[in-house]
Amino acid sequence: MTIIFSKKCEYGLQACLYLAAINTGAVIPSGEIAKQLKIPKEFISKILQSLTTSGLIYSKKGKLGGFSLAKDPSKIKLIDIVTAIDGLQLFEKCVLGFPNCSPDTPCPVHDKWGELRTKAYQMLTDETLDAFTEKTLRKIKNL
Amino acid sequence: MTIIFSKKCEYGLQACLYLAAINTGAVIPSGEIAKQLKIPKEFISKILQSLTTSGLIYSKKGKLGGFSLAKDPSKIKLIDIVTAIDGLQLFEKCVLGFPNCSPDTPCPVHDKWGELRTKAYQMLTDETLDAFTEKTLRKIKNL
DNA sequence: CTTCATAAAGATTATATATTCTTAAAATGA
DNA sequence: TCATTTTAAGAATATATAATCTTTATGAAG
Ligand code: SF4
Ligand code: SF4
Repeated sequence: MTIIFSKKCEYGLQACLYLAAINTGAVIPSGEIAKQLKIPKEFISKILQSLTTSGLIYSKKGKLGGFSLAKDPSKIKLIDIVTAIDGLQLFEKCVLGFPNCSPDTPCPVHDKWGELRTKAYQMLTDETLDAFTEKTLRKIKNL
Repeated sequence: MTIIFSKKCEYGLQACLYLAAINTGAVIPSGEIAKQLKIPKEFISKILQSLTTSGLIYSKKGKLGGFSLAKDPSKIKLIDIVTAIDGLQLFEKCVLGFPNCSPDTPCPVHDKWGELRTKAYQMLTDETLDAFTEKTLRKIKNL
């Protein structure tokens, strides 16, 4: 079940964190990424393709081909990946599903939700991928 | 697109907030609830049926039938409705979609996400439905 | 007892998302 | 040049969620 981000987005984040963590400039074939993250090769391949279009990922076809980050990990934030895959609706829509979100007609949980939303946004914006290396490696090792 | 809660859950929350806000003990036909919230009658009807099974909603068949809260608004929390419809997975699973959530192998955003999750849980647990009356009525009037 | 409005129940359809499959194009190296 | 490995692209399938429809049971009122 989707929690906050779509599966696509979750896997996209995982793959980018992985690529940042191993920290080789080299391209990694989708099969290797899939094996490390224990997810289907075809699926992560498709997701990384779309991130290639967004300019976050570099891909190389053919033998010795694969995927790598298009920029240095210190230049990529989690929010960039979320934006590219799920978009920013999460930070624009009401938790209660009311339409016409505006401070004029606040929904019942407006104040508290607004604050949480801001913090969540910060969480995705504050740090760049290189800050997560250690935890990512430990997490992946224990999958 | 689903944001945090499923559509079912969003509408369930809206309907309960509405029933609490109008604050008549009387049963309200699904058609009236649907009209107020501007959502399909059949859908909200189905959702309220399931909340009836959960014991949050009272329903009465036949002419002059309809739905009402099964308890006093001051006895119902938002989390009760969320639990009944979507369950509590949101507060148990990892934002990044890694399996095996545990403090031993924290995912890269464990600390920050954990804090937000706690606050979100509190937001749904702190107050009872009667606290939202005013804002609910204003919101519904402007739909 | 009959009529009518309603919820209950469950089948059905529609839509979105997730996943897999197939074929083509590219790049490498023999 | 040719065989091989890989991504790209997009079709096809599966699954989950959302929404609607149909039928039945219920209960109130005439
Ligand atoms: S009132 Fe708050 S939670 Fe509701 S729609 Fe507006 S911003 Fe979102
Ligand atoms: S590390 Fe934190 S965010 Fe990740 S699964 Fe565990 S609790 Fe969830």
